[in-house]
Amino acid sequence: MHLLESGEMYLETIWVLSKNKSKVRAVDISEQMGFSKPSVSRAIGLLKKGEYIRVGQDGAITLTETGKSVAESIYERHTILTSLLMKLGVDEQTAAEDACKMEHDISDKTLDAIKKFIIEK
Amino acid sequence: MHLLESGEMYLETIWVLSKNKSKVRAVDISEQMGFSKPSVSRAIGLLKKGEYIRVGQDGAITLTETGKSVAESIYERHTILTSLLMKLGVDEQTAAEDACKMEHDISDKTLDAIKKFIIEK
DNA sequence: ATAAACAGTTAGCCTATGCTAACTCTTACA
DNA sequence: TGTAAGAGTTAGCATAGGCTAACTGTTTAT
Repeated sequence: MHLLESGEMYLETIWVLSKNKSKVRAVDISEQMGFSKPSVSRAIGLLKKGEYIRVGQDGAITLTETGKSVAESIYERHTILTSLLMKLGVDEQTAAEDACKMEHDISDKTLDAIKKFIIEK
Repeated sequence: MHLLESGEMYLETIWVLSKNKSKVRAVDISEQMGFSKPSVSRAIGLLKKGEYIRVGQDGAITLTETGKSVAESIYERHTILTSLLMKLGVDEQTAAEDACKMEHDISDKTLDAIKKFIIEK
């Protein structure tokens, strides 16, 4: 199962939520992302089928190893891109918003180059 | 009519093609973008309805002022982003590929910040 | 214990945007 | 002049991913 941008966003959201919550449920994702419950329900079903997440009988959503690695990778891109933009003088909010879109687009090569730039400077 | 990423790509392609060709036709766009003729035909129809382009009786496609300004703006983003990535050490091909996706995502604020960085350095 | 609130799912709609098949229309040429 | 190539359009399919309405099932609280 190939992950598209929306799948990546769901995984990243689960990852971020699970840092602050002991239990992540579909409704939490729904509130966080601003999507309807049915939209989230379907997405959850697909991510489960793709073995990116597991859903407990109590509705607790947890990332599998694969899911976690995707989520961490996207989240890393997010923070690296936000740092880059802020280093270039963009305000934090705009940097985060733009990073949120760009994080799905950049290649590993570009990510590495940005990492080096941020460390060096 | 609100333009999405695909509309922006069509306009940018028309803009780039019209630099090298006296006449841009649907089939040229089709070849350039690798999309089928019907896909291009529909896109052209939508861009025409939105008054981003005009289509002559001979099939010649030209950008309206609005269309040109969108196309130039996207193309500028493309070149600025490519420059940025190459400055960070990314190879030209990868830089261009990544820029092609990012160009639709960045805010004006971010674009300005990148421009300044490129000029200064 | 029953009613309300909460969580999740199902069914089905909509838009965007790719596709193929098959059609029309024009132009070129043997 | 008739056939073929080239360009464009129409019809209709598929997928992705939003949505609402309405259902089910579980908790909570009076």
